[in-house]
Amino acid sequence: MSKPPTENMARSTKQRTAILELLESDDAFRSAQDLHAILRESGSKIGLTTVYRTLQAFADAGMVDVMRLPGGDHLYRLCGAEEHHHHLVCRSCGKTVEVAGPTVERWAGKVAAEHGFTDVGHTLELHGLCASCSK
Amino acid sequence: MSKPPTENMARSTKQRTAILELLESDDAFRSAQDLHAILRESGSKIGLTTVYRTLQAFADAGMVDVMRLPGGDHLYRLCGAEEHHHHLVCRSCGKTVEVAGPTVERWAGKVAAEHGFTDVGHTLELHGLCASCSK
DNA sequence: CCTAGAGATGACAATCATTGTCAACACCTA
DNA sequence: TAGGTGTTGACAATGATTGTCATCTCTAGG
Ligand SMILES: [Zn+2]
Ligand SMILES: [Zn+2]
Ligand SMILES: [Zn+2]
Ligand SMILES: [Zn+2]
Repeated sequence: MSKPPTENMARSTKQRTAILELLESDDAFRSAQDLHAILRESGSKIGLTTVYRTLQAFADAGMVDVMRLPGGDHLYRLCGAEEHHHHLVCRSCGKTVEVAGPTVERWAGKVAAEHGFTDVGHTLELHGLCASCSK
Repeated sequence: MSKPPTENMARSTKQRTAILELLESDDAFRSAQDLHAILRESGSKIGLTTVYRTLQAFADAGMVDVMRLPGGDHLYRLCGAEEHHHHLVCRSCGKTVEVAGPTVERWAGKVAAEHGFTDVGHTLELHGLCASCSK
């Protein structure tokens, strides 16, 4: 069902390593363009296209979480848990907490069944102000 | 808090009437481009820009629901209820059911509080196959 | 340690939904 | 009915993402 982590990622390259290390050092969701800019500033000659492709590959492999801004842009973040989960994101500083939603999962299933729907999936994001940004 | 339904909509024009009637006759979510194409096919000379602007105005006024496709496109649908609700959409035929999620709202508030977050909002969509499309 | 060739890269062009512009137009009220 | 103001629509501009393709580089073999 889930793809092997290395599908479409046959080789290990310095570009992929750089992106991965950058992701590991960052807690918040970042756009491909942001990551590209950061890498260039630190001396890398990596291309924007490569950043896009690599992040997509990481996402396909389940290595990163993807979320979409209201504007439609893709944001990426290193994903620890392999299990299904959702995100509580600070809209000010980007701090993100991964949360499981058993209650929601159950509710979703019930609602779907009540209306005769099958094969139901869902998208869910929480966004607010974290403790420090609240002050 | 919520804006008056007519803000940014001072006048009544045949274009707005046409769009509204089209929305009233359709149960599923449609894109601005789809609606524009339909209107043109039925003889209207309405411009694409106008369709975009009008749908946005309707959305701002809370007259229509907006949802985003995975690809990022905006879809619009006439919205009956003024209250907060979510959607259960058939990914095959587009049939849509509006559902309230008191359970989810409560859960969201609790999770947010546990992590010290304030001013928390959320996005939630359910998508599956409706009864007829399931067969 | 070499080498071949599949994979990967990056500069650049192309896509495409959406937004910006602005002159011409059409509501609505006085 | 006339005017000014909100609206419209053709067209250009935007901007993130994707497509292209010649060049480069891993890495498995030899
Ligand atoms: Zn914060
Ligand atoms: Zn879930
Ligand atoms: Zn259906
Ligand atoms: Zn809700």
